[in-house]
Amino acid sequence: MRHLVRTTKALADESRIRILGALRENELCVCQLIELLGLAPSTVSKHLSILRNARLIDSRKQGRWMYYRVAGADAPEQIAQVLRWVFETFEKTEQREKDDRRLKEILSMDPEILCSRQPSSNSGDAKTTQG
Amino acid sequence: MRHLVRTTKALADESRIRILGALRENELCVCQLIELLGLAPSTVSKHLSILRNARLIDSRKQGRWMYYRVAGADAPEQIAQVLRWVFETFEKTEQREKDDRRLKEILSMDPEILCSRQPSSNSGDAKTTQG
DNA sequence: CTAATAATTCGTTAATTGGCAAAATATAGA
DNA sequence: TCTATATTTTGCCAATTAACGAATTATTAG
Repeated sequence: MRHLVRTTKALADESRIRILGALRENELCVCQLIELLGLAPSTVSKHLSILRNARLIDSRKQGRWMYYRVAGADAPEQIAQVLRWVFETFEKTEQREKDDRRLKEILSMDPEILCSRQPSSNSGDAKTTQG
Repeated sequence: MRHLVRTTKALADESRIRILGALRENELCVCQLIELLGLAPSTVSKHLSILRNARLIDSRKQGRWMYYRVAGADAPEQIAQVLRWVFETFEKTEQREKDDRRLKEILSMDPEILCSRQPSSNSGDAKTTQG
């Protein structure tokens, strides 16, 4: 029961639904999600920890960046099932269209430029989800 | 999006999950749910209105009693899908076993006796959900 | 009509939650 | 080591929410 309620509470917030929608087809780093949602880094981080606690997303650390993705094949069927529902339902919303367009822009930028306009000494590596 | 969030918020509460679980196989009146949950009538009524606003349950008035049931065949597939998930997930919890046992007791009482220990002038009519 | 009663609405309170900024943590690069 | 920076944690405030009791509404019985 605790698990079930943790899951439903994690889903009971618009920003978190949008995060799941954005992660559906892309592994994203926190700064990309910050850009998409227009929220403070600490706020986005909190949302991500709630989603991760509910086992709805997984994370992977690479250097200074933290990459998040939707829970994969290792996730229990219970989680996979509710994720399918979320995706199918969110799919039909206007918000998802907006987020999709914005996400395309965000993905077309180099993450390094997006995150902090770092002087980009050599941008030839660590490409993530582009092309 | 508003619909989606209204649905997830409605599901983000233990009492409301338990109500859905109880209604899964029985149409119940408010006083039966009050007895099951051990909450104040006003609290249970509020939970029911939240579930109904989210279209997860339907209601039917019969005399002084209000009967609630899970949204049926007329419900959009989106609702049916998330209800299936809730039922399958709640099914496996201990809470559901407890509620199931308690519900059996509650259903074995006359609703009239349950609701207010009415002196039962003639209890020979208005039987509802009793074999 | 009047009394009784099932349920809902209203008003209040305590707990939870979402938001931000600032501090802390962890990593990369000089 | 020291600086820069991506993320998380902490502390605080405002908004939301779950809970209750009291008042209200709707219905039945007399």
